[in-house]
Amino acid sequence: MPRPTFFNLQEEKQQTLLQAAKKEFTRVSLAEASIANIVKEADIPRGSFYQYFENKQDLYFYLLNEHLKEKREELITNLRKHCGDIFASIRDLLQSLLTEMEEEGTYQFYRNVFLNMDYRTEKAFMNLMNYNTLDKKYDLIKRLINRKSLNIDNEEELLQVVQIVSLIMTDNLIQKFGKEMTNEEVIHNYKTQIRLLKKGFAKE
Amino acid sequence: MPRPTFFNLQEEKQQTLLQAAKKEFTRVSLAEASIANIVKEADIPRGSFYQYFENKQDLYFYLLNEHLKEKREELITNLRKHCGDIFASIRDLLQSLLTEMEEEGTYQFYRNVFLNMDYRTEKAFMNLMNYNTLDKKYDLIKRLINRKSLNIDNEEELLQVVQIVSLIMTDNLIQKFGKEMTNEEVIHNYKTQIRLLKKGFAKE
DNA sequence: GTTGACAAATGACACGATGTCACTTATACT
DNA sequence: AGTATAAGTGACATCGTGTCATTTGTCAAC
Repeated sequence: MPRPTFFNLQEEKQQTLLQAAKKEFTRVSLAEASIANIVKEADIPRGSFYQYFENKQDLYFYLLNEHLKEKREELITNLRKHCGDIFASIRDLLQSLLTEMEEEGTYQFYRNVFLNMDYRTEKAFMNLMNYNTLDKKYDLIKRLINRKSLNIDNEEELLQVVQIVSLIMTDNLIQKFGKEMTNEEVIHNYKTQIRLLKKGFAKE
Repeated sequence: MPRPTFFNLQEEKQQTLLQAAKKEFTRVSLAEASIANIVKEADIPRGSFYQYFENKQDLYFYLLNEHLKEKREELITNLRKHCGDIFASIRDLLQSLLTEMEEEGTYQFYRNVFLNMDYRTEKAFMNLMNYNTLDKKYDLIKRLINRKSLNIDNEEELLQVVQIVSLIMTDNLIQKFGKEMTNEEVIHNYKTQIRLLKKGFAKE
């Protein structure tokens, strides 16, 4: 997380810095990004950067999580709209991400994110399913998902189902960039995979 | 891939270099690893390193793929043993990886691999399912998997099933290191997930 | 055995990146 | 105004990468 100093900055300066960071992380991946470029673009001295953030990673994950906050809200909306249908809700979220990526800059940004997704990044995406407000941790899953239509016997199985569906969404996005697939191909794959998951892999 | 110069080296020198590399990649992740340490440990000049490999990544992925070659053979054995049962075969492979990791050094090496798994690394693991001999590409899946017991209608679905099962194996390993799970917990999760996959997520 | 051409080895170096720190400037409170 | 505390600043120490001019080794042909 950014240091308190960052949040003490006036909103405008914060935004300038975040914009500069996004520009750099759109150009190249986290590993290749350089703080020099970011501070140059934002027109702040190098020393200041370290007043605001611990390091490059700190800024990167803050930026990513801010992005994902919106997606989390969207997922909640989807779950309400689809009466707790987790498959349709995540399908719509995937579709929304894909649409967002039709814009050149956003495409490159996400490309850099997904092709270099380590554990910490994966966790950020998986946490789409968890909703933190204040100190309490509301579990989206338990509150909104319709379990009636799911073939599960207990909480553990519910958690695993959610884990697998999230995993598949994430993997489809990684595949998109890795194999340069069109949005239609991605959605097609997701649908095929979900159909298989629903009907079960074993015959009979 | 290493440059031809590397393969022209006498076997012993190749091994020394690979051992030094493995030591470094066991100490830290690919991103943090330094060529300086590797050449120091292997006692070769820096310039020589670049005669043998394009860069750090080149060496890393060569090393990783050499490791995975053995695992690929093991998977084939498993498929034969389990009469083409993909779920049991991958379960045994996972178990074998977990057992291998009980050794301190191996644990750290894989920890660095899995917690920093980008697209290229994921692909290396997914390619466990593909078998390259000479110029021909044999598809393990099509040759050895028993499709009779699988609830699939065409080639595409078969491919997706394999994709998902591999993905789940890989994710379980990432989770192991991310959440510091015991081998028993990992296997338990895998089994729960496979049980769910087999019976299907949708009720009725 | 000498020569010449080509492959390999070598390490100094240019370049660029990170994180720190001593110092300056701003802010706020008495 | 005076002082304590927070923020701003940029030069610098340190480390890492990849290159390149130069040296060394190999081997076939004469």
